[in-house]
Amino acid sequence: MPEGPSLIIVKENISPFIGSKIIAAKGYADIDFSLLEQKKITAIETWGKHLFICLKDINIEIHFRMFGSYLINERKPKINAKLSLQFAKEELNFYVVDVKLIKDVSIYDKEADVMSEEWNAAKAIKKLREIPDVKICDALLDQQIFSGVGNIIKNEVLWLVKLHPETTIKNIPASKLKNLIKEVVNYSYEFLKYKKEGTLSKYWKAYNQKNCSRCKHKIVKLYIGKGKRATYICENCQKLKK
DNA sequence: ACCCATGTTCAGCT
DNA sequence: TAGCTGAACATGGG
Repeated sequence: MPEGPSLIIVKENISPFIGSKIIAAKGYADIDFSLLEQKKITAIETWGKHLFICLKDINIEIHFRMFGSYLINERKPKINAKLSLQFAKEELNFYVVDVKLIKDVSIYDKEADVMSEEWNAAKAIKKLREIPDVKICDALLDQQIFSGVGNIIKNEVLWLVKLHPETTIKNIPASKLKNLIKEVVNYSYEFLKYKKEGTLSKYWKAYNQKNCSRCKHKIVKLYIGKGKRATYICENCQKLKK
């Protein structure tokens, strides 16, 4: 479910609720549900992997983490909703998500969101240059720099630009870094397109793959970087250069 | 049945 | 104190 492009789909799917009034709000989220009741949804927004359901004076922030899901006018038979919004005739249910109420959505910098029209590539490069010793695999997952990028996008983009995940930022030439950032955004939109088609996994070049489609070399799976996340590389195409 | 996963935070340790 | 590790969250697919 996660990664930025998937959140764009969520936003599109629940946008028809803009203008609808919440009649009742319930669930096991640790929030004051009464703050949501009798309020109209004014906007649906996203920031990276975060979803915002905006109301007058208050916003619901939802993060799907690894296993989060949602249903429109349907309920899961076995598990309770963390948050359930009841409208006159419809309902919106969220499962296994983090829910928070926040006053102001603008604390999130849209210029750091790879799926935003306000995405600012120059700003991302500036942030990267400030952390020269950080490995690129970790920087790509840094939500303050690349909000919305997850482990799949990380793996695919590193393969596309033939960069070893453990390359430190200071060892990446300017032109390569620029290209990398371009590919992050480009692949994220490809991800969105494929996800909508239901064909995402068909287009993976590194993530979960056995062989490199460029050179036929074996793809290896490593657990590297700060979070020891699964990282797939072609050792032939993505050699570590100092 | 078992293992793994598109994520993140936090407790507890060195 | 900083940095690392593992747990926790809890579901679903292969």
